[in-house]
Amino acid sequence: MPKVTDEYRNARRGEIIEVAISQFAEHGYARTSIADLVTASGLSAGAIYGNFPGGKQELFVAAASRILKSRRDELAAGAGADRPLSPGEVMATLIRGIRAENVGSVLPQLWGEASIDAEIRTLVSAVFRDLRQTVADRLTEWAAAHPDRTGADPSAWGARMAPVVLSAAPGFVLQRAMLDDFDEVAYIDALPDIFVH
Amino acid sequence: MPKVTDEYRNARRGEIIEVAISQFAEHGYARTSIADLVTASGLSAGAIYGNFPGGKQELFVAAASRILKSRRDELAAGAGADRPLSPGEVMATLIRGIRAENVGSVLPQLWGEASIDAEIRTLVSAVFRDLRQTVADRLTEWAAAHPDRTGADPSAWGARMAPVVLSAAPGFVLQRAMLDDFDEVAYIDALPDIFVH
DNA sequence: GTCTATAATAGGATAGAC
DNA sequence: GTCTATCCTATTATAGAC
Repeated sequence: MPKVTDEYRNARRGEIIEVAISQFAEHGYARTSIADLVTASGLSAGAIYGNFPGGKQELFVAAASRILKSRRDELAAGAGADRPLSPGEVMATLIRGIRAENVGSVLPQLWGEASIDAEIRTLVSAVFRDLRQTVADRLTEWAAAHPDRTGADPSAWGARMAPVVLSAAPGFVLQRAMLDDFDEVAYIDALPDIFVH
Repeated sequence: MPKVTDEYRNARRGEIIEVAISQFAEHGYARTSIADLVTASGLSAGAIYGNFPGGKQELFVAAASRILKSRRDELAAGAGADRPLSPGEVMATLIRGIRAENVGSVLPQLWGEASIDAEIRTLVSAVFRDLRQTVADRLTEWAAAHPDRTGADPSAWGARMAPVVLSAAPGFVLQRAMLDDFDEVAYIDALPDIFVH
């Protein structure tokens, strides 16, 4: 049974994905050719197609999955504080994580592709749903602790507010990518003050 | 003097841009070939290159400018209410405008391109700055009317909060593009409640 | 599984007639 | 200014040796 083979295969795939992400981040998905990946990886076209028969698109999907997966993991890890976090604090935590993992400009490109390509959109939307649900859960906890500010139904309040609160994440990523004078730290610091608290 | 010629030229350019936007929205920028534009417009390759010597990229820039311009115009129009709007109300107004003009999935694609292409980023970032400034101005007005909730320096408060508040716009556009179950109206309704008010 | 070399094609862009 | 026809480059993907 090919146990070693599987490990090797996964390692090689991971290696290629790593290179792909860095190239996509630097030159963009559309402008990165297979030849670029060959050069940057030191491998050959044959090696790449051997591991990713679907070619460039499959590679992009794989790269996207990898990036998005770490987002999910981090989210799961952040759960279970003792005191319910306010909406702004929830987002500050999430965005600090996004900031730490420097995927550069891959996320906006990913969103752009997702709005065209159904397969990529499926990936992205799954993550959006996850994030939204997680945010909603945190907001619900906080709402339960602050009925005076949120009304009688914490769960409904959380579900209603989650999409807006979640928007702070793409807003951060985009403004960081677009604006030279964007102040990342100030953005994160402002979060707890601008949402209800 | 070629007065008629200029009008004609602009009309033709506008016609082509119109077709380009609709094609980009439907099939994506990368996947739209000049041949597609030829087919969809009923014109010829020569006509397109005659009006847009820079080819596909110039066409995308022109399309982006057109879309972004209407965003700016609308912003300017919305100014000058008598009572200062709360942060959430400011964004509700802005997002209703975005929602009305159905540019579909072109904005996420535009952001994706902007994170790669310097010329497009210049366009987009100018609009982001405009929007941010406008939002900051409105927030400052509101802060001046509510020093108890915002502190002693309304202008500083407005500038600090604007980037986060502004994030609701890309958040809306993205979630609408990605999520089948996204509730646009609920999003807009939630805005005035989730930001400080 | 990976390499080298090459086939196959798509797509952007242009030349020249009208 | 616009059309038809065509060129040419860039890039994907594969075939066959090791």
